[in-house]
Amino acid sequence: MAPTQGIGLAEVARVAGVSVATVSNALNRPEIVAVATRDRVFEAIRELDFVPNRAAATLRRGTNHLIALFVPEVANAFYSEIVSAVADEAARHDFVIGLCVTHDEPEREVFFANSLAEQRAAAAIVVPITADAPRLSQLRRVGTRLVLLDRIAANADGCSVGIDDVLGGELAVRHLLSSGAAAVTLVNGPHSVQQCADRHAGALRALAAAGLPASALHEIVVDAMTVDAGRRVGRQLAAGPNRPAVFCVNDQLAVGIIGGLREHGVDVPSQALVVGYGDQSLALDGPVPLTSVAQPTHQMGVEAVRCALAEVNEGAEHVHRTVQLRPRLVVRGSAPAIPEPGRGAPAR
Amino acid sequence: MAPTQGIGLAEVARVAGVSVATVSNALNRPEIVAVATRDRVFEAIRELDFVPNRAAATLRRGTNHLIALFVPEVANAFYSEIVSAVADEAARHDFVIGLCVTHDEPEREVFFANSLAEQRAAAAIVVPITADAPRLSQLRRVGTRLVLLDRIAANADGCSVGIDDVLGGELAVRHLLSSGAAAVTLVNGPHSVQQCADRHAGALRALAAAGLPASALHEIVVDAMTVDAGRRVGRQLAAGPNRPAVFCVNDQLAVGIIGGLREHGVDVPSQALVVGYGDQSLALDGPVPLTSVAQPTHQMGVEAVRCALAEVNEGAEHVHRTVQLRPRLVVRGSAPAIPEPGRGAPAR
DNA sequence: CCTCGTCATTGAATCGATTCAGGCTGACGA
DNA sequence: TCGTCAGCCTGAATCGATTCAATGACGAGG
Repeated sequence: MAPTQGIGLAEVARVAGVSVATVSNALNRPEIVAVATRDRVFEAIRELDFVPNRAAATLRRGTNHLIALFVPEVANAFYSEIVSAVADEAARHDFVIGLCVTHDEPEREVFFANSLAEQRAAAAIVVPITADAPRLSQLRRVGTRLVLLDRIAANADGCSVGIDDVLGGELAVRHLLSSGAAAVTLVNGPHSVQQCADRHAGALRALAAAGLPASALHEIVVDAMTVDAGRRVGRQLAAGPNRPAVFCVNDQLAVGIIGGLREHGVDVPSQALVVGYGDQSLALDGPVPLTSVAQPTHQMGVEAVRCALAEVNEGAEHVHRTVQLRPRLVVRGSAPAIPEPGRGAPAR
Repeated sequence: MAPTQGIGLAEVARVAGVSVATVSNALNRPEIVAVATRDRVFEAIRELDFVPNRAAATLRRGTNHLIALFVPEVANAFYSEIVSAVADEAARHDFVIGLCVTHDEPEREVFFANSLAEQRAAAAIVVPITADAPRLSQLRRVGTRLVLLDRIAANADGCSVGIDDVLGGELAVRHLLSSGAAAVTLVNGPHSVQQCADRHAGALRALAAAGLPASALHEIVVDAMTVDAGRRVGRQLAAGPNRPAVFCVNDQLAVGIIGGLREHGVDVPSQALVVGYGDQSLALDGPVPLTSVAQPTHQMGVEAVRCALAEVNEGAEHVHRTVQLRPRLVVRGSAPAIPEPGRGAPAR
């Protein structure tokens, strides 16, 4: 133990024949150190296998090279893609990321806020449980900058990055309409979930733009947004009016619906159109590849880190921004681009 | 800024009318502080909204309340379940987790090893790129304890937690045999992947136990272990001998294979049996629920944290252990428990 | 030859919690 | 009354990197 204990700047300085201040400078502001000296220092560092102690730097500077990341879940494609992107982008800038999985439980949010405040995290990228995130005050107190993700509110004291879900809903429904549908069925979750409400709003906007009344949207609200729930809705739709055009608030539901329809001999896309949301991998796994609204999760993560670093680096003159990313429709077999030959012309 | 700067033990001590040493003791060894004093201290802490500075403690103690977690990917059900479990268990013990996504790239492993060594992580839970993980030496140097996950080697200097993949393979094939199959098709990835080799070995063991020759195992090695690759194999199998019994090395392949078989009118389970591996959510998403080998990912994560904490707390007298977790067969429609009525008696 | 400016380097204070060797107090037994 | 002891508390050193004012060296310009 003892031998490896305590190799600090001091030891490096001794070996390189310079002062600790110079070693520190060589590490942090190489440009102000003479080349020869710098080389000698790095030589010594290598020779001693010196690993700087970030705790000392954090203590002195008051801020750690650490970004907290708060997400409700990890075992969920949407969030895990974000986590992945954030992790990569943070690493590119030499920041460690401290992962906080809140399970949407406020106590956990508070708990992690505390832990990461103790660590003096430089910034926190947060998918907040409630929009204003009052539980993060501990972080604010120690100077941690906040970036809100996905669930955007009027975030007076920080940047935020989100996705335009209204646009996503609009894209989906616009596509269905342009494929000849005269009415659309929206299979949605509860409107208390912002995303669900937004996508519904987008659907209405698309109808309005096409000159159709709001009554052309039939909304079915399910409690669980799973494949199985989708399957049940699919069976139900199979018994309903002909040639439904269905927009599902996520891919699970969409895949289930296609399954339910097929069970009853309703083919997709020739006898029904289905559009999902999320463009998750299961969109490609079913018998019919799913047309779906892709969310720029990777871009979100990257953008969030950029904001966080901007907050950290620019200091007082930093101007907060709100980044709104645009989803994109990925057209596949379940609702192809060109109206099916067998399908009639747009009704009316 | 200035007002919130610098609320340390000293300030708390002043307000509570005690020394900093006492405040520190109240926080870390409450039992040695008189109750009245302790109350006064906590009162002051609350009043001042004091957030201890973990950097100072880390500096002094030489170790941080931080566990590094190295995984190859996050956007992958197997790993994200582990990450989730580790994150939860670590939080229960008041440790922050530092997430390192290596993408199986050695440079990243080295890079993160460095970053987390600088942070003086107390322990690292690592899914190593190569078994012996020589790239983690920086961590060892600063006293970070290592726990190897999933890819176990003779890990002389640490605990390890893994899954018995041989048993997993055996369970799957034993099930197929007990359902009347006289031969089994294994759809596998390259044997250079340890898991693939192990599951193959398990398959052979099951055959041997049933008194069947190794030639009763037909192995098909695919390069990509995706749903799509599975679909291709399924089509191929549909053209082959009757009533195949297929064991797939993951659920993606299994789902694809069922799809491919059905395209050609081969029904599952009446005309073919399929067992997957991993028991991921997509096992339930297809038209036929998948029989699959479930991996105790959650337990793995929990166990890994327990090992890590044991390493950290027990110090010198700690005895390393190797935990081998047992997978479990989850029987569903694609290979049901009772031989299908339509199926013949076990051949020979 | 002197002065001044530039560039490289250094000494020493500082960040805040931990820790340990004492110091003080009051109770109790002798 | 005094000694002893347990229980509680404190002073001060310590961890290692950062930072800034200050020093020194050296060359150019006068």
